[in-house]
Amino acid sequence: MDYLDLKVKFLKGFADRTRLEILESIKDAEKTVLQIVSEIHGNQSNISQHLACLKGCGIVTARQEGKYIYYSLRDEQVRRLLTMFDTVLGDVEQQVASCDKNDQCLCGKSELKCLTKRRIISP
Amino acid sequence: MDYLDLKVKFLKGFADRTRLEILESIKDAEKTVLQIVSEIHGNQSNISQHLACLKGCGIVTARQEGKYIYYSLRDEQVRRLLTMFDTVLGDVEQQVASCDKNDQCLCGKSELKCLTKRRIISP
DNA sequence: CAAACACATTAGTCAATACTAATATATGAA
DNA sequence: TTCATATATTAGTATTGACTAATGTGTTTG
Repeated sequence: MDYLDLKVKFLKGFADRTRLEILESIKDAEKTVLQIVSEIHGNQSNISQHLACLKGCGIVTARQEGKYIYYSLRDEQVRRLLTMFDTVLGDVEQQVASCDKNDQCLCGKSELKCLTKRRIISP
Repeated sequence: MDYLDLKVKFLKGFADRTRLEILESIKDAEKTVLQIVSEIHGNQSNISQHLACLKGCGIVTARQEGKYIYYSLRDEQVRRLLTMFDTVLGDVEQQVASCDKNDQCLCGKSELKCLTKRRIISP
């Protein structure tokens, strides 16, 4: 696994709604799995899997205390990165939101492909 | 599409090897599609699709000049973000690289699931 | 206008990934 | 030791996303 693969892996760690919700939830204080589960919608198995992912990507760390496992952001760098996402998004928001003709790749593709298809069927 | 969806979309824009290669390629100077295609491995269609994605995610911008279209990073913020990825990765590199037991989700899952399955079949 | 070039789009396929449900593991308490 | 609680893991399924090949669009040039 070369550096680029690593970078992709790290970035994919952030690129999911559930994981962003988890990060939001533990941004200011460490939480146990069940605390996270109850704060955001999720089911325990699903959240647990996402936490494993986040940990594997180096985004969060886990600390065991008795039967509880507390998850928190890995470090200040990660926190700063999360903050920076919001900063940059402020700029980009308009443009990204109005991107409603992108198909292919992830940029809202499937949702829009649906629309497209519907339009084809009944124009 | 709410703010979180937007954020996910934006971040997914970065979370792909080919797109990172494209970004690397245009980091310091705008390039045409064919220039990018020849610099990195890719085929024209594929690169074109990734460029559409990057544009739709607000990561790059395009400027037409005659029959050429020049792509470049959207702005300084995006450039700074790219730089920051590398900074943070420096810290995380060791941990992410050694994450070789994560299955599920994206963290290198499939590759490793293979290993796991092979191990199960012939231990 | 026709040919050549630069790029975008479409359709189809395959691989990657998120989710659910069920089960396993580990820890603390009765 | 047994039960309950907290979390992890597995397996299976459905969705999403990347890639290729073919075709379409727009722009310049002869």
